[in-house]
Amino acid sequence: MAEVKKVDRRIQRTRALLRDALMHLIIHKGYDEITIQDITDEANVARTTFYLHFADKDELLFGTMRDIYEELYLAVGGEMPKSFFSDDENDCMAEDFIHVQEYSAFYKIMIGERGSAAFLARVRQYLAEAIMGTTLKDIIPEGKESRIPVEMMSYAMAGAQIGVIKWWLDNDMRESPQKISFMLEQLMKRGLVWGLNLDGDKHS
Amino acid sequence: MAEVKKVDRRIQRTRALLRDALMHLIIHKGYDEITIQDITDEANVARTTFYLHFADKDELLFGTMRDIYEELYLAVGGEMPKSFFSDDENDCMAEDFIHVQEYSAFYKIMIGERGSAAFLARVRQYLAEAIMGTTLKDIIPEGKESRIPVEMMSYAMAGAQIGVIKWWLDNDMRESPQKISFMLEQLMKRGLVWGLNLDGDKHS
DNA sequence: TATTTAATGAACATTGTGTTGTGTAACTTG
DNA sequence: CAAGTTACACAACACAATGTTCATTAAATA
Repeated sequence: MAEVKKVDRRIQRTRALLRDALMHLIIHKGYDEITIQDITDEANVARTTFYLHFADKDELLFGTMRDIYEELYLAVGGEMPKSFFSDDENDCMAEDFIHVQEYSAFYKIMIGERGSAAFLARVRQYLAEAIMGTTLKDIIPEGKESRIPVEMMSYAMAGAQIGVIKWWLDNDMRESPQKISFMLEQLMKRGLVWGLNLDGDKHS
Repeated sequence: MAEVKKVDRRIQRTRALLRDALMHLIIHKGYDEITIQDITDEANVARTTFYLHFADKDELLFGTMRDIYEELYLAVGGEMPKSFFSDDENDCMAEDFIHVQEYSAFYKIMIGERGSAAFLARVRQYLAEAIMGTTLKDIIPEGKESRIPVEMMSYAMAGAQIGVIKWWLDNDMRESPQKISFMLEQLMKRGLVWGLNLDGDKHS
């Protein structure tokens, strides 16, 4: 079933140009500084054309996000969970860091002072939900009560991941994606083992 | 030595009005939407007056931050560390959450989609440095090599704290500042014990 | 090829920015 | 309290960016 592809070529082309222009400008000017004029100049389309496709800058950004994360989602093979309590080598969190590495210049700006609050908030929520809906769901103990709300831990882990990504990028990604993801995973694991009460009451 | 207080009353008054107006508007419109006009209208001063004190909106925000954190710093009694590996009751991380609670409406916006990337980036860095410079400095093991770079852990912990704050605020602060800070502290502790190699190689 | 439709470019009203200058009111200092 | 200083108000301005309209041109589709 070959997807009905009735999207006009001109539309695809224009949108791609706008996306690329946005990515380029974010890296060079920071998100806030960018004007619609800048984007259309960089993309080499008329300014009015922009409004045929997007209401504002944020809408273009979120469209771009969607494209990027579809790409990431496919890279993970449609599966997000795995790993964590399996000593699997090719764990999926490494995929996250490989993805970040690929778009490092973009993320370096977007997570920093010149980024977008809306973007970061969405990434945080996306990560928290991914952690909660997949990683955690499979390892919640049966009989035992969780010491800490699962949702709270998800947000803590999501925030930790963002913090580590920021640090990693600011240090020019000296560690490999595999190593950095392993370290983060271990940090999280220790917290989770306790939070989910998996260690059999060894500590108070 | 009574601080030479030669700051014109009118200046203090105007700046306070602008600060209050900003805080109020952030809560009601989100940071991005606010214009200088909005601020001066709300503060009931002339628009030109704004530029006598600040170059732009961000400068006012950062000035406001400085005031707020001076207040917080004093609340902690000039000391940031303590706690963590002491089972002290009135630990200092609880002070953070009490502070967040006091300004909850403000933080709820500023950490979310309608907040400011610059603000959040600074808070993250501030937290990371506080954790690294005080909390961690005292508990780094002597002979042992840290399993994970201390800086990286600081950023992970700072991110985790921000994530938890976000979750806590979105859930209308159902837990007390003491309880939430205790839970976060325990989560962090487990990760740190392992990361700093304090547990004597119990796990790989 | 005929038809549809996306993109262009010019024009326009609107809003926000940042600066300048003059007069007034309030504050500080002696 | 009086004299001098200076922060503020107000009006005016040039500039930049937004978001919309409309007729024209060019390109894609069927």
